[in-house]
Amino acid sequence: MRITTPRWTPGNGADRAVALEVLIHGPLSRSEVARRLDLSSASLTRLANPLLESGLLVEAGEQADGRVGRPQQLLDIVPESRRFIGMKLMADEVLGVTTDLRANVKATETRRLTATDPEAVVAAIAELAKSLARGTPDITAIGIGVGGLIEAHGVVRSAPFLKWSDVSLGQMVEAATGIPTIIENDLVAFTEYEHWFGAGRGLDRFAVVTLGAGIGYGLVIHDEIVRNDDYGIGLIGHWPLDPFGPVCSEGHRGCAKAILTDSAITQSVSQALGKPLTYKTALNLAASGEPAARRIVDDAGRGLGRLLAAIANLTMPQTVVLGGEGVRLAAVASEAVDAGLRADRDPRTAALPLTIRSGENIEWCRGAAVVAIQTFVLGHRSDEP
Amino acid sequence: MRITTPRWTPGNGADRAVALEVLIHGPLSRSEVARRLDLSSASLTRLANPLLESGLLVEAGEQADGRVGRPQQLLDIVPESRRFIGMKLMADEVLGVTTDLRANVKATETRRLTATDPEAVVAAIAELAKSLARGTPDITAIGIGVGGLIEAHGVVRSAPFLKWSDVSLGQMVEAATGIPTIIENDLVAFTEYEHWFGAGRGLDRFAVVTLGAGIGYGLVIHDEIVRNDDYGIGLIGHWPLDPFGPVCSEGHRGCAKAILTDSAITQSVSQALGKPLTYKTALNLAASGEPAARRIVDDAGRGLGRLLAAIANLTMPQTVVLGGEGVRLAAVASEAVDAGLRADRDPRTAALPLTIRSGENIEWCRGAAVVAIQTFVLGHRSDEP
DNA sequence: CCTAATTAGTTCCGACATAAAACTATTAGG
DNA sequence: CCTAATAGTTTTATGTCGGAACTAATTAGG
Repeated sequence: MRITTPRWTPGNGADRAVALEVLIHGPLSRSEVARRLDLSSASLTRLANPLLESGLLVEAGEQADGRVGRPQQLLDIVPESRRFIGMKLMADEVLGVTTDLRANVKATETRRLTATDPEAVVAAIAELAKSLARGTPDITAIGIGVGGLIEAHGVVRSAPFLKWSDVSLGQMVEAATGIPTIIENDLVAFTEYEHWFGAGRGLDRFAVVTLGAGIGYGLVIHDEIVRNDDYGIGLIGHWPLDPFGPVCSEGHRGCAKAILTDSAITQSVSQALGKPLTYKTALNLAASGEPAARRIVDDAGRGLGRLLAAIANLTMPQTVVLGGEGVRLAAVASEAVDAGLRADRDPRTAALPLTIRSGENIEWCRGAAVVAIQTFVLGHRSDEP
Repeated sequence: MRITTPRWTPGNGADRAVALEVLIHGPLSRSEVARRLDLSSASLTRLANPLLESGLLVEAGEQADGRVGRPQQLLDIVPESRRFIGMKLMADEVLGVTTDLRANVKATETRRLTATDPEAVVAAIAELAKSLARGTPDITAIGIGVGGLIEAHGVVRSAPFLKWSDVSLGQMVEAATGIPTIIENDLVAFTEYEHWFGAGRGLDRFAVVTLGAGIGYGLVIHDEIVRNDDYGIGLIGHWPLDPFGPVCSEGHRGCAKAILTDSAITQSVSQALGKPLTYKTALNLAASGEPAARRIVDDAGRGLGRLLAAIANLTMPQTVVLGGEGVRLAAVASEAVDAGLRADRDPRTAALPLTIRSGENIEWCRGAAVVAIQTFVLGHRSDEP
């Protein structure tokens, strides 16, 4: 039995477009929405009223700008009207959050995984979902981000970090929780958060790069995420960044994995200083000026800059968002990042604005929640067009 | 005074969508068009009839497949119903073609440029247009591809090869010829040909790389060309491809310009063999197995492969089209191209289909004609949304 | 304080595009 | 020849849209 996602708006298209515009672009007046959607003001009256009556939209005060004429009545959604769960599935734990319609995090919880077989993981997910659902209004949908190849209908084709292949995770979680569940690649989820509610909101083109155990990449062009069948394999992990850099486990010299990942940096600095260190300590040493750590971290920063230059040259993004648990590298080595970025770009090109995220793990969960929100709001699962 | 482009279809949107679908995707039955555009068969009857009456569409026979049921009546446009001119503006000559509505080339002519000041160039363009227009039906519009930064309204902001900046080329040509004229970046034009009538027809994502005096790059994602304000500067000319390669004029070691351009290859082979050669001879020597030429050309091929890998990794294209006057490199060094492509891609990714064009200069003109066709068919200039 | 100008939003109504339903047309296959 | 299947047309009802005329609420300026 398939648990179906409830639909947001009753209508066909235009009313949904109005609701979507207000959801994503915040409180907007009817006239502003009309302009954005290329509709008449008459149409906006017609479309907004049922949405107001249904309680999805509210009038949220007046626009207090000093222009002449009747002031605008701002329309806004009621973000609290719906709750979603977003989860990030990792090798040894599941992290979950509840959010509202705008992906604002309301609560956070985790469950450790004692085993990685699908049944045990689903049990942990269901328990976490049940616990998160306590004390909040009904959960509309669950989104789960998984690193790996995700197929339509919630099937995990391949997730090496769990040693999974062809697991119907979506169906299993729906069966265990009774709540509609969307499974999505973790980077797609992260990118969709930025797309709808983050640094990419309202932009036509942007890219996402995450640093951590691996190097992640996401791309939105023409206001739509770019993906192919290979998405989730790891497109840029073995990107060559430094012809004289260290060698990765698969024999690539100076590839992204060999110089940009947490473990690569930690290992290089530990080796240089002759003692085991954590990633955090390695970056602290570099920040405080320890020469060997500084050099290794700067090399990594330069590599990151060159990766960003490649992305900028080939995809022409309006901004790039940097995230992931290892993102502090971008701050500690920001000058090296800039240097690498400039080295591989034409000096006449416009500067590339960067947005640096905190690197906290709940950012992945928020992304997963956005995938659930999108499914609900758009009326169809993102993997089923 | 502004010369306006005539409009293709009288209607508002749906009829244009039908005409466009038939133009691009060849003869289609009403039912097929209805499926593609998500319309009812009733709507298709309604929409197709005026287009048939206006002479833009014709019924082009029946679909002779052995299925049960009434056979499909194929709709097709009459490509001969309109003529366009496409031109490629080069440093010392202008190359022009006439085409039909599907960008099939009907005639070709050139004019040498004796000077590069705008007035002299416009005079040559007008003369060429007049000559091309003789003996064909009325020209609907002219498209001109120019290497450099092109602004809206036919203004060439910067075209170094002519030493131009801020030239209102479109207006000048319209004034001289009386024919609506569209100015576009040459790579955008080349890419739009592939998009509508070439290897990218019907695809969601593809890239274009041209080899020659410079290295060109074009990208279509989600069925729309990707461009930003910097488009035309040369995004990938100084891309680093070989850390041990030769140095370009601006001091980059092993950049695309230093190893992939015609002149770089010609120069390297000439130097290695101690005698001046042409590009063609250099490639011939490599093809016939001359060791030094073979090595240089293979290095270039490997560099090209790595460039293609970068594009594939970051933009996930369904195919890449290779063109430009130096494109024979891709054929002569095809094994090296494959090797470079494999080296920088995850082995699990699907193979990247390549389309290799002939490299003739009229391919650029055909692209320029497509820009004119698009302006006419879509009812607005591509640079004026 | 009063009026004109301006902008926001509503109501009413006609224009038009759409699809559903019932129809005709043309084929394959028994 | 009859039936099923598919293509395409005609008729008609529905619903969405925007234009026009309206009300509402404000500022600017005398």
